Amino acid sequence: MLRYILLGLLSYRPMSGYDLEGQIKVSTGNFWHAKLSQIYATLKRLEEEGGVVSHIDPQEGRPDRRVYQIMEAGREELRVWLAEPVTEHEVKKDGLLVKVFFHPPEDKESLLAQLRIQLQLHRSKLAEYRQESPEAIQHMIAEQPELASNAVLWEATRRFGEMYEITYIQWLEDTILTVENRLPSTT
Amino acid sequence: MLRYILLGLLSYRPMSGYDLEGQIKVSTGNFWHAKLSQIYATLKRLEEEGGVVSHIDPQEGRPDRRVYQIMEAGREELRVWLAEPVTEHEVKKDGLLVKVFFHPPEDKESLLAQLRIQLQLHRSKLAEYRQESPEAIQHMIAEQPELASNAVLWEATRRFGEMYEITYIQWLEDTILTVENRLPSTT
DNA sequence: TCGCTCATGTAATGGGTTACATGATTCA
DNA sequence: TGAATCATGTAACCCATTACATGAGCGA
Repeated sequence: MLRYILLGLLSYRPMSGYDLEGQIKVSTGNFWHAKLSQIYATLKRLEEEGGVVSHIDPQEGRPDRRVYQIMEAGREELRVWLAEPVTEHEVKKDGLLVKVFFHPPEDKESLLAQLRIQLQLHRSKLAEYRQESPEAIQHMIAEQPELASNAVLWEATRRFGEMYEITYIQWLEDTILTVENRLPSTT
Repeated sequence: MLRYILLGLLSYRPMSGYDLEGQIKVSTGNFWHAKLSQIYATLKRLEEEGGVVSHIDPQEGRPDRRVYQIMEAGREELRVWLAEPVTEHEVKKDGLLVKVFFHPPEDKESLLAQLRIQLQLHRSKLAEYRQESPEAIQHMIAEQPELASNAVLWEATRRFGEMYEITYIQWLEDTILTVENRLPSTT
């Protein structure tokens, strides 16, 4: 999957591995991310397979950059992948739900403490979707105005994140109430 | 993670690898699942480490079963893990959002077709959360009435799935309208 | 007769994380 | 002075999927 994200971002403009990590953070980062080590390894494989080429961009006072550029073979691979529909329901793994499922019902306070931590995390994530994400989209358009029509779809993925967090927060609030009222008190 | 799910299920009662696969399907399957091969491998490691023990249960006309039982060391490991709060925001990877993000904006119909397929998938998943999942919970309580107070938490995770699917469907409907109206028509 | 359920496992491969290794510049 | 940013990569490991291997019983 990372492979296609790299091809997708390189289809906008040439970039180094380091640049790509930064771009992922402000674009697909909310629904797919990767560590630098994996990005470098995937770029290497992509170049061996002919989807991209790289050249060294010498710099002074800091390490040389290896800048990657997409090739026609890479564009074609991306096009084919994007055209393939997803026909299976994707399971979203969620470690917190595993903890909730198996939590000992008599240990009410420990569970409430965990749900309250989650509430904070998801509230700040929601704020991020409302503040930073729209700015990031504006920034990308400002840098490459020719991508303005892509922004409608970028915005759709941002909106997904926002809706998801609203739902998650709602669920946490509901579940906190349920646990407070429906689980036996040990005190 | 699978490790803790296996410990969690075995804390209810002894089971074989095959049984565990079936249990996962009707319990944590909506937010964490695993293939049989991984279950067998993980049980083997768990036994080597002393969290569980197995014994062979001979059968006629069909293969012998290897039934696993949780040990005190396994219960303790589970207890410790459940008590550790999750303090980082977990990124839910979603391949469909990657496809939406990078979809060529001029290829409107291909995108709409994909979104409509997703709408079907998520609607039938929602129906499942409303019909099969409550039945599965009732079935587990009927088999082990002593777990009735755990069911409050099982129900909370089911409710999460239901809310998630409602949100996903809402987003798909919104996005279909947006794509129809806000992307250029090629016809 | 074909496919499903029951039942166990191993081997190869792929995807991803953590740790290791290096080092200059810049800002608080 | 210490942390963050810029910049690249390798190696070891862990988690998970796919493919392989076996085989009886049962219902459509």
